[in-house]
Amino acid sequence: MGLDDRKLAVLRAIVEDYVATQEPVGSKSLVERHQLGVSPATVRNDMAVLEEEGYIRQPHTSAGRVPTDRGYRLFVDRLTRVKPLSPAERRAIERFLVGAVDLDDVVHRTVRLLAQLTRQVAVVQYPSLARSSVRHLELVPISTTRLMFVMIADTGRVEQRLVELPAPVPDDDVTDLRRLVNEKLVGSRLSETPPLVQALVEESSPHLRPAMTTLSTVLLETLVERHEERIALAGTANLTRGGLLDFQGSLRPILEALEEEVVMLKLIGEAESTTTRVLIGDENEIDNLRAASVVSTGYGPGTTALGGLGVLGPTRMDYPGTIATVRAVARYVGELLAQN
Amino acid sequence: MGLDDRKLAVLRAIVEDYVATQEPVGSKSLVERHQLGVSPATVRNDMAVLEEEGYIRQPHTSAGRVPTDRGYRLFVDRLTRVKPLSPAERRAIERFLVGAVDLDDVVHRTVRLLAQLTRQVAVVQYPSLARSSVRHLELVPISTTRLMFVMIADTGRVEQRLVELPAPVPDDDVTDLRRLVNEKLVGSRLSETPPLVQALVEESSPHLRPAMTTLSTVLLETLVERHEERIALAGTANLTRGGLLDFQGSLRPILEALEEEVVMLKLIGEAESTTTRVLIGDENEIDNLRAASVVSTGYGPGTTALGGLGVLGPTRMDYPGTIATVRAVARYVGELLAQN
DNA sequence: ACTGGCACTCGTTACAGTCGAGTGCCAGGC
DNA sequence: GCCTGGCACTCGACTGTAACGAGTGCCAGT
Repeated sequence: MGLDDRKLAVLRAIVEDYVATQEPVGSKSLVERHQLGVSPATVRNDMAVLEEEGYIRQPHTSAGRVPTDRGYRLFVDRLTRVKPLSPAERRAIERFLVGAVDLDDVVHRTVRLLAQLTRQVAVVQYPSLARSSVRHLELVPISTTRLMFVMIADTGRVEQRLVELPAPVPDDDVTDLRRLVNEKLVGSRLSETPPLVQALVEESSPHLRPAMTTLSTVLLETLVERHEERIALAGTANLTRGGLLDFQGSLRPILEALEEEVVMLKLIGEAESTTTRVLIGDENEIDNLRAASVVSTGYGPGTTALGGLGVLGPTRMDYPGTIATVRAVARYVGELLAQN
Repeated sequence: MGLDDRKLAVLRAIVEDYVATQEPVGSKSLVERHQLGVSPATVRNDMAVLEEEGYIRQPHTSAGRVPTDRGYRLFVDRLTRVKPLSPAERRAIERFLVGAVDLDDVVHRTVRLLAQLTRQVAVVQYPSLARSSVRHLELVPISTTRLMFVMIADTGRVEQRLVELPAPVPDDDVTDLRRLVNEKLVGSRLSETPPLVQALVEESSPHLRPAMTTLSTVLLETLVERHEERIALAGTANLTRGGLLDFQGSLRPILEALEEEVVMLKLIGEAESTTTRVLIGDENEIDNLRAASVVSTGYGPGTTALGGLGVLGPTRMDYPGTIATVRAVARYVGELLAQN
């Protein structure tokens, strides 16, 4: 357990070198590149201890050391020095995000920006519907038995759904339905709507009842239960950087996981606040991602998160830089959305 | 030049075997697996001719033959026997597509289905806006100087955009704007709207003029010029099948191309009718995709295409099967959309 | 507690040799 | 004239051996 300062410094040096060179690092090259003030032999002793404690390991007997997931964890928790963004990066962020015309645009620009800056796969969740409130509901008759139902949320999200009515409904009734629904629901958070919707059905006059019942079912189904959450992806090509050494040779499991919206949401969308989370290799609950690390955070106005965003890359990743970038981008996006 | 029937049969056999085994095929194994009725030596002579004509090649001197892009082309053009879908596949298609609740749902299900059936990367274009007509336009006031503008097309597509007004506009005026815009534009094809929009501005009463001008700009910008077209992707994990032999070792260029919507649209979205197109390796204009083949087709009611869909895979691909699947899926989707 | 020295490990590289799938060509047969 | 069996040849894949060297663990000395 006794990890004195020098041993920690050695671990840090190993992580930094390995991340930079992608090659197991030996005692000699370590003392050459870092001013540790001791000889290789001493470093070797420290390494032996670090290995015993499970922070580093040797790929083969006669090779240098490589950090383990546990080693990265210690590095991230205790050895990371904050790395401020370069002015160039700040400028890139601003330039990239100004001029976004709507939510879709903001999300797409953000995810591309994040992928570009971190050179990793970026994931951005659309502002969570559950945490949005209703700004307006619109019902557009498509035919006498079909309605297009459109909801606009205060976060700028627009969701629509086709509603198949049980019986023809005249236009006047649609107007009534629209008024009723808006009166009752506008302003309320989507997570709080179910009882309100229930009340709507019960209070509606008999001739509107069947239509309202169908409408409410669809409403609850679409907006509250089902694919209420959406995400955007970018930078999958970055997975191929660093040859095939990262991700133990196969991109397949990673690509599979990336295609599962549910999985990705679980990964980056759980944050309730704007705290940054780092999941390293094994710590990940998703089997397919055991060889990857994820840096994620919530974004939103202030410290309440509207949604999550983050990046996914090899465990061998520049954690300080990535963390800084993810945070900065999240802050900018939060501000941008607050303006709407 | 002189390619008699047997030589063609040899080429077909080579393509089929190579696609199945992913290994260069030699004369001996060829006569074993196919009833060609001649000896290996004869086949070798035919092969020499085929190679001279550029239809096949040898990876190394002492290896079997592999089809060239040109060979695949000949195979697709003249040697493909129609491969009917298996009942299981038909069932899969139907089961997968019933129960789709709206356009988004249809597109997502389709793209996943296509990826699953062909075991390749699938791309589906949303019904082209240019070929849709306006069903309804909605203006929702967000603040006095901001409108959310929502367009519903007859294909089920819903597009929205935030409009920043030059000066505050009272609710009554918004109602007027909504009525005017709908009166003029509903029913017309989006590709034909520019002059109509122009007329709208010119005919509108003075106090509505500034708002209408802004609105029209945004309208034209969003719906006609810019990212009017959208696509959905699925099955990128399938790129990793067949080891790293396909795509000459690196997925990077492929993944990069897949992320560029513009590129993908060019690839599958150009079809005006429901003809099937096959692009093999080199024939592809996009450099990044020189090692890939694309099978695409238009889909829509009848033979007019609303949009395109297709799959992308290695040149070493089961063309007959893929073509059959792509066509079948396109037909089903076309029918499904026609019902709406 | 650190250091220099030393023997040891083991993956990498180079080289030689064998094996065998596959070829091209040629002489002979239907 | 076209097809076939036979044969010599090519060349990548695989195997075994040897030299190399980066890196280690350990120990005696300061």
